[in-house]
Amino acid sequence: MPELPEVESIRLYLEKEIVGKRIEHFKVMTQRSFFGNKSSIFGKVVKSIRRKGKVLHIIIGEPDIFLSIHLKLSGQLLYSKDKNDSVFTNNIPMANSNKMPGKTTRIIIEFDDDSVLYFNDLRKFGWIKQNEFPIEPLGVDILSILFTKKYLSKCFIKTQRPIKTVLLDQTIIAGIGNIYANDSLWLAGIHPSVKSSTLNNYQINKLHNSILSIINESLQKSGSSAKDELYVLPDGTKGNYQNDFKVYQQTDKPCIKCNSTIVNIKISGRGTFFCPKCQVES
DNA sequence: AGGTAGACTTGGACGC
DNA sequence: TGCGTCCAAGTCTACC
Repeated sequence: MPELPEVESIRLYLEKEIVGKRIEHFKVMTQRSFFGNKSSIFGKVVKSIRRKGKVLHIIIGEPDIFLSIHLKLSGQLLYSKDKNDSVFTNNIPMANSNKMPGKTTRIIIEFDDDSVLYFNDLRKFGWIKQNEFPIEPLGVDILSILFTKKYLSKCFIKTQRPIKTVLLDQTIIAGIGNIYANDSLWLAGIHPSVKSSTLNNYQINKLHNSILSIINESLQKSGSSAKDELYVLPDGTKGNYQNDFKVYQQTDKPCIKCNSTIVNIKISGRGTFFCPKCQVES
């Protein structure tokens, strides 16, 4: 499930491959996956690739047009140098094949050098939105200089919701999903059910450091591609952070810090994993 | 108005 | 085997 490290890994890849290329065709295979006006896309040159939170922006111009992309649960962006022979070294998850386009291909963007970008999305929750401004979450991006301890402190005091739920709120912090919310809280030694407003300064500092540490660790490993997840880089290869999950999907396994058994509960309807010894609710 | 439950979608895992 | 039911995810909408 693409969160900040996965989307940023895709951004870094695409930045090297498609900036400067002209869009020749923009094919929408599944109508519900696209919002906006196709006609303003043809013939435009890719100027830059940006990201905020889990949303990726392909900026084309002139004047600036934003193709904002949200992969939601099952989106994939796959890049091939040859639109007529798009073969990948790995089998693409859920496509049951290493050739594109596939049955989950929703949108195809073809460039002037015959290279191509496929937007795949099994569950059709994801989208590409064309607009004159970026469609993106309100919250502060974790890799932004605005993501400070002070900012967290200001946000956390305002709400009685469980801290885990607040971490997932994209209007506050942009980029954290279920994997990194769970693992960050584990590293900070904070119980996911703790009410946000009750965290003390020491805990907020620790959580701030933990979020940055976990996000950067995953980014270095090009994100995570767990067994039941569809995330791959644009060349079809997997990320590596799934081999280093701290508590996420580690139910009944020993905590790597204290050997206690990792527990799985639900908070606000979402699967939540934690170590009952390292993360005490007090 | 703050907070939460439900809807959306799909394949896989599970129980009978 | 084969059916039905439940589950996971992120975000938006609806409602208390």
